[in-house]
Amino acid sequence: MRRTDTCGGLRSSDIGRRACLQGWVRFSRDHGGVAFVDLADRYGITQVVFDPEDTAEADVDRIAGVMGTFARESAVSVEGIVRRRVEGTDDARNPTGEVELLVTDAVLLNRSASPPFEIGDQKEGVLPNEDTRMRYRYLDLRRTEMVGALAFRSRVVHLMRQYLERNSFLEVETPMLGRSTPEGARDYVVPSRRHPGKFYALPQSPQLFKQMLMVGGIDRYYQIARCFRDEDSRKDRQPEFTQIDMEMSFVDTEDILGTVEGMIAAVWEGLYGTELETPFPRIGYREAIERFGSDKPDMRYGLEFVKLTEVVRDAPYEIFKRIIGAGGIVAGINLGDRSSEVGRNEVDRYIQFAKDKAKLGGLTWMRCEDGVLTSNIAKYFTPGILEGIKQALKAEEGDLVFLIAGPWKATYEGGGILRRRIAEDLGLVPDDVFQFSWLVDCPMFEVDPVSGKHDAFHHPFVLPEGDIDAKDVGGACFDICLNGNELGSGSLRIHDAGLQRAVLKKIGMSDEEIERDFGWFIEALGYGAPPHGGIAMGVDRLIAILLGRDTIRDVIAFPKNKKAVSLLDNSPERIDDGKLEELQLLSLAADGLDLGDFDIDE
RNA sequence: GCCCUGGUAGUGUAGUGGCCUAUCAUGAGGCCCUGUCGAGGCCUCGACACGGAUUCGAAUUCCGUCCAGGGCGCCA
Repeated sequence: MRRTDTCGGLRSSDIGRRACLQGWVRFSRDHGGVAFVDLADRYGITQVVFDPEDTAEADVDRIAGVMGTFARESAVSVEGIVRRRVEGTDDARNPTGEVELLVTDAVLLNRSASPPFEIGDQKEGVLPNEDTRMRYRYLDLRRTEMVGALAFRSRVVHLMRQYLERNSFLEVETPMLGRSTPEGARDYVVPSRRHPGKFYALPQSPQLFKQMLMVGGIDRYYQIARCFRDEDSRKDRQPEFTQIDMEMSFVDTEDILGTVEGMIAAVWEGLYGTELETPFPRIGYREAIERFGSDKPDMRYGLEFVKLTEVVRDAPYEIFKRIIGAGGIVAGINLGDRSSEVGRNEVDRYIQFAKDKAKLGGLTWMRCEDGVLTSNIAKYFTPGILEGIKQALKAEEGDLVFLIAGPWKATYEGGGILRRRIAEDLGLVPDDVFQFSWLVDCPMFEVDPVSGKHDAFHHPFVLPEGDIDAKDVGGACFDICLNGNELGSGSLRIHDAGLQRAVLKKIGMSDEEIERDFGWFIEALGYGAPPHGGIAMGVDRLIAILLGRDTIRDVIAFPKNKKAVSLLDNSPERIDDGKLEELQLLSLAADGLDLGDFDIDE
């Protein structure tokens, strides 16, 4: 018997013909005579029925015997006639629910052990702990939700490729075995047998290689690129993850943003058949921080901050005076018509949250009552200043406002955490809105307030917009955000060798280090590197957000857990001494290793 | 490295010092059942993560370890 149809394919138009289905036994129901099997594969579920009254007498015992061996989740093959279900037993929830397959022959292909958790879709779906799902990921993948996520992901990536190919992009694979670079995340490292003591590093991103492709004249490149970063994971961060990586020559920022918007709109059209509004809103870095308290602003709801520093500058309130005197800011947020839902107890909870989770020094609140702002500290403000705050925040009767104060960045970012919390508590965050946006006008460097050390705000290959020695020099870089998540970032790149050297020097590298780590790269720029730029976006994150999943693990077939362990194959694992020997490696982490006088610090 | 939350049959849970040789559901095994679809009925099986402490008595309190998740740091 060979499969003629999938378990999701049969319809009433197939009634009367023979079919052979192969799949997994999801549920079975034996009524003591007539027996049903819900046969499942990734396409759907079809009801298979064994009915002794409609079965040739010679076959009854044999088929009944075989079907008796159909344990849950076993792989089976059934052959039979497609027939209409008896009157009144259609299943409207199932696309195949008008028909059933009357068995004329059945074979057990491979019996399944009892599954460790429920695989079928159930009304009150109870999923096991995630580690159980991970250990038996191949069973977890049989679940409709997981199949759906993988299919959706495949579709998205396919649509991206279609768009990019249509627009003259070339997909080029870049090496997995490369050179460890000093900046950035920790590398995953691969020892070289042929060069004992030397190591490759797995790419954190194909950054340098895609720039080399531009030098090489591949003026439009893309890749579904696997990237590796040996850092602690989060629900949206895995040690290995996938980016849609792009790079273009002879372009300006608008070309890149427009291309990405076109690509995402094309994906949207293919996915949902609707038009996605482009261009996406653009917001400057400073403005994003000051309005939304985040460099990845969630614009699906209001609750924006308003700067109050000037309004309260002369208020005789010691805390604000001290903060403003030290160059800090004061800003406010108005809960507006939802204010009545936040009572005094909730206010106290937010004050606690602000201190504990948002790392704010404190949180000031005021409520608009009888036309004036009142609170426990209102007495420290003059009526004129209170009126100024009220007007700046557009506070109306009953409105609750929160005031935050402190150093510019930390305070706004803390406020952003608070803002999100309030929005979630008040149910202001719509889960069916997908708001893309661009964050632009970022600084080139981030200066450590203590050491004065310069760090690249994005990375040191971003084209500076001006004199790199000037204070607050900008970089030609941009982030794409979706619903408060950073999806990816891109930039125009430096294509001048001298400038590249100068930027690397600015972030603290010596001439020797620059030569050793990036000499080859800078040399390449010297051979007519074209002006170029590009972007990389996290595919896992995009898919997870679009599907409303809480973690990217749910859209990755075989993810690793929080400790970067694969519960399925139990990696990482020690390797044989023989292999270590061949690589001329010595493991200091091995059990019971006698280090003798060997000092590991030297 | 740090902080928080959790760990009870295969799975999901109840359980706040004695009502616990631990609840319920699901599952698995057995029997019954000819139109169900998470079929149903009856019976059976099966668990307190590990180590220590407190106590007359610990699933329950405390300490440590391990495991899982969320977060901080980290992630140019």
